[in-house]
Amino acid sequence: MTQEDLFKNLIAHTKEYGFIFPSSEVYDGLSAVYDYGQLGSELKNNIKKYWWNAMVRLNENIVGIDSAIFMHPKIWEASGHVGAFNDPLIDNKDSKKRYRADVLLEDYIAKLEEKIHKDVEKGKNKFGEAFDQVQFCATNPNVLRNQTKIDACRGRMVEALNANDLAALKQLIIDCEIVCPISGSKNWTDVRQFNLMFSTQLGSVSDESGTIYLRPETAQGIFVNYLNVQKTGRMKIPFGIAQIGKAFRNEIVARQFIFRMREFEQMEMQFFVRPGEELEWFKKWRETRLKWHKAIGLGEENYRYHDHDKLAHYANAATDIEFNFPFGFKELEGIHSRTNFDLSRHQEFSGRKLQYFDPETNESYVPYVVETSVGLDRTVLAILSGAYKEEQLENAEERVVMKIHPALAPVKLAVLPLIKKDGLPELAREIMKTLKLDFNCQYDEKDSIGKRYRRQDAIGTPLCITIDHQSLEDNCVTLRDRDSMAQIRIPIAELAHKVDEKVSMKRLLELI
RNA sequence: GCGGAAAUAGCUCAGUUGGUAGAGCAUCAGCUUCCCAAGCUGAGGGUCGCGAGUUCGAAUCUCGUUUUCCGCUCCA
Repeated sequence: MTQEDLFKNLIAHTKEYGFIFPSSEVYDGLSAVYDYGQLGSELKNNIKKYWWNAMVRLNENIVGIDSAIFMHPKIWEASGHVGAFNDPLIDNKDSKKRYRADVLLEDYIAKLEEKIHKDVEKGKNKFGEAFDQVQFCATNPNVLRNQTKIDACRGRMVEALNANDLAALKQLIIDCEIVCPISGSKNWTDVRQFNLMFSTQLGSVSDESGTIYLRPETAQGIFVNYLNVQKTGRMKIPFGIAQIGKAFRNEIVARQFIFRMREFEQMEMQFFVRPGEELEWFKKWRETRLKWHKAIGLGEENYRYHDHDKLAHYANAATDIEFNFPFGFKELEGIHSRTNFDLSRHQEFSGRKLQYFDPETNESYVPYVVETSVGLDRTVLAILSGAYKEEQLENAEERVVMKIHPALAPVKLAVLPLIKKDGLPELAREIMKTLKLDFNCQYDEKDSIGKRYRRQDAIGTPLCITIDHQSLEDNCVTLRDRDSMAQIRIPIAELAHKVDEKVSMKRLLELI
């Protein structure tokens, strides 16, 4: 079976058993938006708990917050999102290629500059020692013409970009007679604006001043609370602030199931350090975070680092942790050394001092930041795709089993009376009653026992206990393991302990 | 956003030149069943993605539209 088929089967499986549904399905769905069903939300909650415990509970110097999705609009100016994510785009109708309008114009200017440069070189060769570049540029007609074009183009472009005048940008592209590098044609669409941020109105009256954005990342909620947390939590550098929450990006194309959604959830931690020590901490978190992923048990070979060569405007080091999804290795988590960019910018834009007085060095400084940012939905997808197995059994039968780590599995155990009479259901209910306080249990008495085992395999339940006639006499039940399908007989009194041993989150946390 | 393909029951699909919407599995109820699904009986569930048009009559033909998948494109 190809990876593609397997992925299709997985998507169908997650829908069929209640992990993930397309959003608003009765209204034909909503593009690139998905809902978590009864099992998906359990799984997601378990992942959150695993992350939160690993970050906040295991580290004395990391605390968690939960900031609002709505934030002051100036935050997105300070962070660079308003400037950097308003790209004017234009399509060539013949080649079907899309370009950034400003990049097309910059390329055009670069070409003209190249021409001037060539003319200057020619001049140098011609006049030798007597060559005066300033004089040459001021008199040579070719150079003058090109320079005039450059100045005009640049002037109009800056004006149009500042005024957000898309029609003027298009007119400029037409006037400059820019052709598509692929098709060579001038057959352009209108320039359109793609803003990656969703906006809405604060207050019931809509006017320009009330426009606010749904946050495109959770990080800024941490940065603007840096001072609050540091002061009230008496935090000493180095320390971290963690947060799990939703973020929103109006992607042009969002696809590949829950890999790229317009509404998604991040698990982020910003770690504040002394300037100059950031790369050391970057290295440390890079390793720690990979361990966290590998502990989930989807196979170490399915993870790899991808170090960035091209860095974002705020970073001085960046790595992705990639996972081998059914559609190839793709980013699961980003670890970025963000320098003091964010806090400095907020200091500048807010006029508040966002510094730390370091009692060890007697210095005040804006802390440097190392960020770890995992996609929660991507982690769900990694687990679902990594755990989904279509197994061939010895008796030539097939079973679909989700080998989700027991600590993360949505349902921890199923309680199954072998048959639904002779007092077996009653005893099963009694056992269920005590266990459901500690574990997410499912009770099932419908169909043959084998069928019920397969049903539990299909949703990744690590343990099943079966109550038979003998149980009524010796107070023992059968404990059946999902992965090995092996069965052992144990006293009812030992059940809670035995199950806890298997499904406890401790087993995961100890590996980090 | 562009190009290609698809959409019929929860799932997988059938449905003849246009003539009353079907199967298997799943679900539910009852029976059966002493440890790895698909034994018996019965039941529920579909305005065939949605909207127009052609026609006496449309799941079927035409147009539009939505969603999904694949390939481009985009992705601090």
